Amino acid sequence: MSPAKVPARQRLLEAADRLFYSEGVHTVGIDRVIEEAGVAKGSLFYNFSGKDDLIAAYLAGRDHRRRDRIAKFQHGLDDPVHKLLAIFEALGEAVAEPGYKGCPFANANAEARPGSVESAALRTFRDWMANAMLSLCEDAGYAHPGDVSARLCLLYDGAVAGSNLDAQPQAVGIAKELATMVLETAPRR
Amino acid sequence: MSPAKVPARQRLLEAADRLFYSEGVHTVGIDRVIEEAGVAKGSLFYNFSGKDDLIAAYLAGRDHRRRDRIAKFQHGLDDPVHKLLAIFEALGEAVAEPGYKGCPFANANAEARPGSVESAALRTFRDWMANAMLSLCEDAGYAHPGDVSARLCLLYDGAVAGSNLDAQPQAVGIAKELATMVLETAPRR
DNA sequence: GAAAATTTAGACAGATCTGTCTGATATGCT
DNA sequence: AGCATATCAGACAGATCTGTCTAAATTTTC
Repeated sequence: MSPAKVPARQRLLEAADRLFYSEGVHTVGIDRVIEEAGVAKGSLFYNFSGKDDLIAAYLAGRDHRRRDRIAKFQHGLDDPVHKLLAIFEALGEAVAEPGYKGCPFANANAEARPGSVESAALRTFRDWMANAMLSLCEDAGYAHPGDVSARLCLLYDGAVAGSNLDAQPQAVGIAKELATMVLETAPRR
Repeated sequence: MSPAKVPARQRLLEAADRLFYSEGVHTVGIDRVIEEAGVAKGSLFYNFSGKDDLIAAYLAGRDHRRRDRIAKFQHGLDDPVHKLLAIFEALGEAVAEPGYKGCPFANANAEARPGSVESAALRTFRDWMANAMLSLCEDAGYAHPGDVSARLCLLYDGAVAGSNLDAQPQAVGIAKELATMVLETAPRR
């Protein structure tokens, strides 16, 4: 029967995702990861070039899943304003998951050396998000799309921080409400 | 003559402040701190019980200076609404300093174990800030002071994140502008 | 079924980090 | 002067962490 044997690489990624996100990429050593994954140490270095590579893969997975989640909430919507608000709804789903600990990229970057894989992953995600918001604001026909998207980004970040640092359950709702106000009052071309 | 010999404890705190803030409390070892401070290793353990104690002292200093800075910007103001906005002006001064890297408490906490000195310091500061904003909102006579202060806190956090993660120089200005809007439109008792 | 790819268990090297200890020396107080 | 306090320089112990290596077993692929 053998219950569908999961490859070592996947088990490592799942364990790394749990441990790195909940306790930090620095505080968790590879010994804990391989123990949680139930995998031999050699398999880690067979599948990844080292711990940095595993960290990069963990962050890439987070990046991918976050984009997927946002796409899911935007699916079927036409109005760019609705698509912008859907980003906040996606965040609402994320912070409601048990063990939410804030932005994995910001957390990993908080104690990372410049030029590390952590800071590269942070840049990738932040730039993608800023760009996504900006082009939706352009599509919506705002007179100053950069100003509007900067406000939305600030509200998004504030909601992440409040949900994480204060376990404030209303934070996302507040951010979405303020975002709605911004989107309704900003001048259009 | 001897140029006013600075005690080892103070030099250690100054070096720890620079290194811990710019590179992280985990990534910087005590050897780097004592080297930067120009102090013998024994002096560190003579003045502090261990690295955790040094970290706690570093965070306590940051806490103290932040409260001082806010008090400085609030000095002479009577109107609680002006005092609330002064918090954002204080943040504007902080993010303009070279080497700004975001909230030292959030950064240190990002990779800290629960129950650590880092998370205790984070809680102390967050609770103080939330309380300060709340009581000012009460003084201002808002019908729902908790709602108003939650919005201001979110804007504050968003400005910190944008200034740090994106080096967005306008973030604090945007937050203050949105805070003004919140304070002007919120219903008063 | 043979060859290639993957996984295992664990010992080991090498680096790093916190903290201790010793013994000499500086400084400050009275 | 004398005594407690503070500092210095550096060796050392003990823990931890990343990464390597070996040799065998298992799984996949063709």
